[in-house]
Amino acid sequence: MPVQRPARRSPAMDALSQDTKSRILDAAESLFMEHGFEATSLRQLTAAAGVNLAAVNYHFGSKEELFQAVLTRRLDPMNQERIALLERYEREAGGRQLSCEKILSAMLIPALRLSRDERRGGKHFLRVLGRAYADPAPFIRTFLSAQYAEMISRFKDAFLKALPHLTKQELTWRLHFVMGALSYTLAGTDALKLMAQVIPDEKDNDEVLLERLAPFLAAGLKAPLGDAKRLELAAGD
Amino acid sequence: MPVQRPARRSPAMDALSQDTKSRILDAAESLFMEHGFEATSLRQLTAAAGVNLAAVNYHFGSKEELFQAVLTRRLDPMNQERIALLERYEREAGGRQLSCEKILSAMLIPALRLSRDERRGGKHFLRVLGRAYADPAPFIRTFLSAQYAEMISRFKDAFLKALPHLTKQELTWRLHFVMGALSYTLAGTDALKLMAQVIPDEKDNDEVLLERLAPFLAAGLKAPLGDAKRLELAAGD
DNA sequence: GGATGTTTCAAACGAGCGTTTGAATCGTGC
DNA sequence: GCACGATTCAAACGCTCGTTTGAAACATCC
Repeated sequence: MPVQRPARRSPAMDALSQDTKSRILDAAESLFMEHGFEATSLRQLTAAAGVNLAAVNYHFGSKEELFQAVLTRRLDPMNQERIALLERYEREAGGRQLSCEKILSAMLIPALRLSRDERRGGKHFLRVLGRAYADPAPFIRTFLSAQYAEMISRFKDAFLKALPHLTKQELTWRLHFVMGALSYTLAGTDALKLMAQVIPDEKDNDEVLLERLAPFLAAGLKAPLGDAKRLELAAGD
Repeated sequence: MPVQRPARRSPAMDALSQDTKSRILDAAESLFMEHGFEATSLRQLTAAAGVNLAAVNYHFGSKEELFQAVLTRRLDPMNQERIALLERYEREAGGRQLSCEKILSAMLIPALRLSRDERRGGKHFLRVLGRAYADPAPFIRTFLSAQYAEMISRFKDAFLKALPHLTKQELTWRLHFVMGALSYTLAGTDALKLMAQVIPDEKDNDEVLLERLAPFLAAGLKAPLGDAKRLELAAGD
């Protein structure tokens, strides 16, 4: 019988296998973005990473655990950064109320920074994340819920104070919409082709994207409560 | 050699195979929603539909063509309905300018009607659609682009007149955000669990959803142009 | 420089995949 | 009641999948 799956790593491991692990993670990030989780095989993944086929199971345990590792590597730090930025804004504001835009910035800026940082996977990771939002696989859903729980609840409190005309429930909906627009736009430059008209040069697209998204979302969040019967269905046949 | 794949159907076919085809489409709609395209096998699909394994390839040609058929069956009529509704609003308004909310209604109401109609798959289909938006597979992307081209361009014209302060380019972005929020929210009641707080009873969830989404999106569309440097990245480390 | 534990490797495992086949069955018109 | 095309069916095809195996290679410390 061979060596057991490593329960905990020895001190000797890092220098060497760090490289293998990172290469797997990088290749996975890129291929999961390009083809999605199910459509990416471990054979093409390990070939792209230049490692042995068995390396994924050895280092991560399974393909699913690899996917979670791909997400955790970037998502956890990004969400921590979001919370830290929000808290810094609150500190800087002294007792004064933060504006809705400012709170929104604390959500968007860390994502924007990540998308600009080639060393951290740049656009690749955010596309993977956007896709993961829409994936029904339970191991993805429960994982994402856990990863987001703290960040979302922290921001919900902040928005609740900045938008006193909203009920807790209405805000939950609107934050849901915010996450939707955010993840969808981050998920796909390719999806942009849904719109016939292509977006011109404009320095870097991903930067411009979030700068345009921010006013849109801020206005949506600040919108007055709808009177719940604006949509008249009876109008039709 | 057996019968060739049917290039065009004979008149005799409908009464019998309509049933088989529909049962396949219904099962596919349901399973694609639950597990996604890649993760649904033809074996579980045909078993759920109560038809023979070979039936999918016989009636649709391939698994990919089945997926496109699942989308077309609902999406094409829905987009036609959107255009028709928009044109009716324009007729009813005489020469007067349509409000942003009214145009938005023409987009949302047909989706809402579909989601309420159990005979047309109800929520199932819209979840499949929401997932398809985020799928990178080329056969899905090109198919959706083609399906949406007419509808999007028609609505872009309408919004452009209703929102004269927006450039064509800015509007393209904002319509992109609208589609994002829409598809994301339609894609997943399950994804709602990303937010810690669950939404209470409130008659039917999918209805309420779009009624809350409408004011949010209208406000976003009407937002003044941002000054493109609201997000200060330098602020950090 | 032998012992020990970690990492890589080529090969194989069993299972499941989408698709194809050719015969059986069905429904209809003559 | 037979012929013929449309449809169903059980079986198989060839292939790829995620994972496991056990030996080889490597690093580290005494």
